[in-house]
Amino acid sequence: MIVKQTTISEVAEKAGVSTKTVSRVINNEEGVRESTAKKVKKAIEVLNYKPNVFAQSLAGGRTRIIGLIYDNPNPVYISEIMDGVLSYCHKMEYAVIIHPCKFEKRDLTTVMQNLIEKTRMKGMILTPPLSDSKELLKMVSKTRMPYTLISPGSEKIRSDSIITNDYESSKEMVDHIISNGHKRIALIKGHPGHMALKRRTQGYLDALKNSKIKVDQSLIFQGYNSFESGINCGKEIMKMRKKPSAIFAANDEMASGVMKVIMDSGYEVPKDFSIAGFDDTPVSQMLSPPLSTIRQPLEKMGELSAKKLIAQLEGLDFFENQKPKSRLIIRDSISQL
Amino acid sequence: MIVKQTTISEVAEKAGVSTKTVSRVINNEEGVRESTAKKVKKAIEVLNYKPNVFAQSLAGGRTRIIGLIYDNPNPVYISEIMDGVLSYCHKMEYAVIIHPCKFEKRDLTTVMQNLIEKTRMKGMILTPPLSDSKELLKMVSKTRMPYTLISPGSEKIRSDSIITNDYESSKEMVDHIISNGHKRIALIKGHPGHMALKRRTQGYLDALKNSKIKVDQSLIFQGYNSFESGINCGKEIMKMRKKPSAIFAANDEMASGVMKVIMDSGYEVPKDFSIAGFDDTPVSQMLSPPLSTIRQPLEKMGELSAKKLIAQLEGLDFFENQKPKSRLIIRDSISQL
DNA sequence: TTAAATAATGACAGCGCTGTCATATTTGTA
DNA sequence: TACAAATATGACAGCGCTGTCATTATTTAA
Repeated sequence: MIVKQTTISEVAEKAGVSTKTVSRVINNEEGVRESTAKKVKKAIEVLNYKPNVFAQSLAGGRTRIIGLIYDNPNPVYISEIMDGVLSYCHKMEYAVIIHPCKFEKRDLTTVMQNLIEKTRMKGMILTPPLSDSKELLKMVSKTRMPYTLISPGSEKIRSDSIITNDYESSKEMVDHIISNGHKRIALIKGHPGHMALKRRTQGYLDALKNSKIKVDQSLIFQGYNSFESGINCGKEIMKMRKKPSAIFAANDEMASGVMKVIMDSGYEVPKDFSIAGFDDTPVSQMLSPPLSTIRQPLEKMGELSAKKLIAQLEGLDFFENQKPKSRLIIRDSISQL
Repeated sequence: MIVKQTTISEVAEKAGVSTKTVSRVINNEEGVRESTAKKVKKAIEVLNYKPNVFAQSLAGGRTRIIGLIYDNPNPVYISEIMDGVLSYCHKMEYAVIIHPCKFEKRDLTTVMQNLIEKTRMKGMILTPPLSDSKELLKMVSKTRMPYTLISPGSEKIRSDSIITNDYESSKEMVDHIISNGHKRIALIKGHPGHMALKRRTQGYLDALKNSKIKVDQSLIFQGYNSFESGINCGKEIMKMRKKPSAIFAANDEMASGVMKVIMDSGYEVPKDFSIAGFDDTPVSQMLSPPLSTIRQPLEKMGELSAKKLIAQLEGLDFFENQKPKSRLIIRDSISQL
């Protein structure tokens, strides 16, 4: 910007008060007479004054900056979370430092520490699988910086984490499959490093149990969240003599992989195999047949994570004790047996 | 952060020089003796000193902040662009304000102006279709703030915009389809507001022309970039008496839509219809059959846009005069006729 | 009506850095 | 060796704001 920006003292002069009083009005401090505040607000409006955040930070030590840290799992996932975080932070006038990073990296902790020190961020939102990195959490805790965790492994509802009903909705999906007459239901598990996905496994297990279906370990496959790993699991399934009639994958990518193998093997979905995924990524509706899946309220979760974090930062105690709810999206990939 | 950060004067004291000299070293200003610089660097290292960006901005007036503004077209698209922008900016120690917004919004210009003033960003990267918003560009130009445009409508290679060979690769794709014996090739055009997609149309047109195939207007359909619009175009195609044998869509979403309709109508791809898309979004490889498409070097483009912008900001003149190249990804959706 | 208590406002230093310009140091030249 | 020119360094103000604490205006109580 070449244009000079108006400063607090110009506002003060215009309003006929001291800069400190203007400062009070800006920051909603109490102890300003209504009439004075009105004068000041008027002057701010007329002069189109915008506080200089750098000066504010420098003088007050309070910087309105938080970080959103992710380990690029799925662009769609992050993008929705980000939308929620950004819109809330924008409203609250917080700046967000977006930082993709590599989970496996050895020096992740050091890199993050540097980032924190350099940017002077005051809080941090961690997405999975970062939200389960013991090492990272330890380091962040040590700085005493507040953070919120999105979908950490732990089931507990805590003020510093956002979890959804992954467990319940997985169970619901498997129940749905069972109610369609399926008994041999395979599971493609998620990446073992992603704790949150374990809840989906548990949902599968408990649904079977409730319906008195014995868990058959040969029907449980280890996937790694990717399309390719879905393909590999699909191939294994195709090799079985006694194949399942339905397959529940812990995410849509893996479900797509399985589906591809099935179709390439000359079978039909859902005639020969029923399939369900998780996440409702755009691909799930583009497939033929479109995939039954589960939609998480990602944007909401992003918003909530920012809300909790900012509440901590401002010393408010905001404790939303209900989980944002995922919901089943039933499309055409599950047949009545 | 609770921890106190080291300041420039502590470094100065440790190194036995003035703060100004430390400042000189930090900013790579000339006129510092090698030996002095070494002492200072040592002290910085030992004390793990990180300059306070707020103080720097306030004192120097130079803020290292740029904005990445987008109108959420496709999460995957943005996410790759963002990766490129962020990694380069991180390296150059620039902060990036990510700002999604709505293209159609009436007050877009005002909102952006406020954003600029509030954040004090010094430059801006605009993605399509924002990069073609006359209104917005006019406002930005008026502030004299440098910007770079990703895939604007204009073909010209300019120092402030990044374009790829959309035209050439579309042509190449259509050539490829033609070389497989197809003569009746339909086109699903992109959203009319997205100028860059017009180049794809032109590629189609010229490929036909070169091969002496007469352009049949009834084979050209207006899509709107979405899966749904692909479905609509697909339905129209299915209604034709004299159907095309191949369909080229200006993006993968629309191609998927068309493909779905084809398969739902009982036809097979590529046996009955060949299809090609554009963008190589994840969905394209998950489809059965996987889609032949075109991959743009999005991350590279993001990086380049940041590079050009920062070059402008620092008064360097960086002029990359070659376009980052897209390339054909040939999978199984096109048959030999 | 007046003093004490309370509320509203202001003066001023200082946050950590960089710009300007003065001063010290080194180098080159005769 | 002396002195000008060139180079390196430092002193200090000030960027725009907020914290602290002093001062002034208003309300309350006696």
